Amino acid sequence: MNNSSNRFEQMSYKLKSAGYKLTPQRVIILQILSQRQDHPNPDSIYATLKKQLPTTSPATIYKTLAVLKNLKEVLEIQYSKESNRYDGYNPIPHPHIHCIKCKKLSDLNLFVFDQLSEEVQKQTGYQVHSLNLLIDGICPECQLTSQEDDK
Amino acid sequence: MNNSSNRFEQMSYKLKSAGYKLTPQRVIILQILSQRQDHPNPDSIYATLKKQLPTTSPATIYKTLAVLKNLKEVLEIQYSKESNRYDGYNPIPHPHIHCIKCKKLSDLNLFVFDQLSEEVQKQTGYQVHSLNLLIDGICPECQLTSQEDDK
DNA sequence: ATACGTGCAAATACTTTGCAGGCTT
DNA sequence: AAGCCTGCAAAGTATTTGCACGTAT
Repeated sequence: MNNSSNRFEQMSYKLKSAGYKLTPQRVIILQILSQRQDHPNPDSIYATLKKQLPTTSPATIYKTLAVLKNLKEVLEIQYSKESNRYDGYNPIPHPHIHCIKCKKLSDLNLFVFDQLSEEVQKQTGYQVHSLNLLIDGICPECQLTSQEDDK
Repeated sequence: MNNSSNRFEQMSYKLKSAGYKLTPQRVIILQILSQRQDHPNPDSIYATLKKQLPTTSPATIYKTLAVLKNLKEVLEIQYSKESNRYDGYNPIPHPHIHCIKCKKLSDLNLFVFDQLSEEVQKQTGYQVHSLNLLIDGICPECQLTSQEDDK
C-alpha cells in the first residue's frame, strides 16, 4: 500500500470519526488531495472534481478544505496574491519554495525548520500556532528560459 | 538624528533618484512609514493620511507602496486572509510573529534567518527572490486574557 | 424527522486598473 | 508642453455566507 492510499484511508477515517459524512464529492476531493503532490489550489481541485461531478460548486471545495484543515489532514500554504495551495499528501507543516515564473510549488527540506517552533516559543513567550516559511524565487528551469526577457 | 528621520531622508532620496515625484501625499506616507513600527496595513495608513489630506484615495497608497516595495524601501509582509502589512522602518527582510488575537505584528530575531537564503539557493538551485517567515500564535498578553474563552 | 451537505447566488474584502483632470518642471 | 500623479469608480479575484433543497441515518 502506497502513501497515497494510506493518506486516503487516514483522511476518510478522520472525517468519519469527527462526525462528518463521506459524500461522493468528498471522496473525490480526498482522492485528489491524497494523490497530488503539486500542492493544488481550490480552483485546480475544482477543475478535476468537475470532470467527475459536473454539478459540483467551488463552495463545496472550500468547505471541505476548511474541515480538513481543522482536522490537520491538509496543510494550507497561504499566499496573499494567488490563491492558497493545499498539501494533503504530507499535511505536516514544512517549508516550501515557489517559482514565481512557472508557479510550481515544491517541498523544501530544511533541518533547522523543525526546531524553530520551540525556539520561538521559548524566546518570545508566544504560543505558536503555525509557522509559515515560504520562499519565492525562480527555479533552475525557468532561469534558463527567462534569460531572454531579462532587461 | 534618529532612525525615523534617517529613514524618511533615505526614502525621499531613493524616490527622487529613481525619478518619482515627492508629492504632499507621498511625503505623509513616507512620514508614516518611517515612524511607525507596528507594521501598518494600507487601510491604517489611509486612516492617518486622510486626517491630513481628506481627499486622498486608497489607490494612491497602494500605488506608492508598490513603488517603495520595488525600490526595496519598504518590506511587505504578506497575508492571505488579512491585508498586507508594511515595514518602512526596517525594510531589510526579517521574520515576524503575529498574534492572531490582537493582530499585533512584531519583529523576530532569529540568527538562522540570514543564512537561509544562501543555503536554499545552494541546495535547490533556485534564484531566491524573497524569503518569508511568518509565525502565527498568541502573544503572552492575549494568553492571559483568553483563558476564559478556552473551551 | 433530523441534521448535515450541496449548489447556487449574493456578499465581502482587498487590491488593481482605467481614465480624466491637475500639477510640476 | 509633457509627463507624472491623483482621485474616483469600476473591475477583478478569492473566498465566505445565506438559503432552500436534497439525502442519509
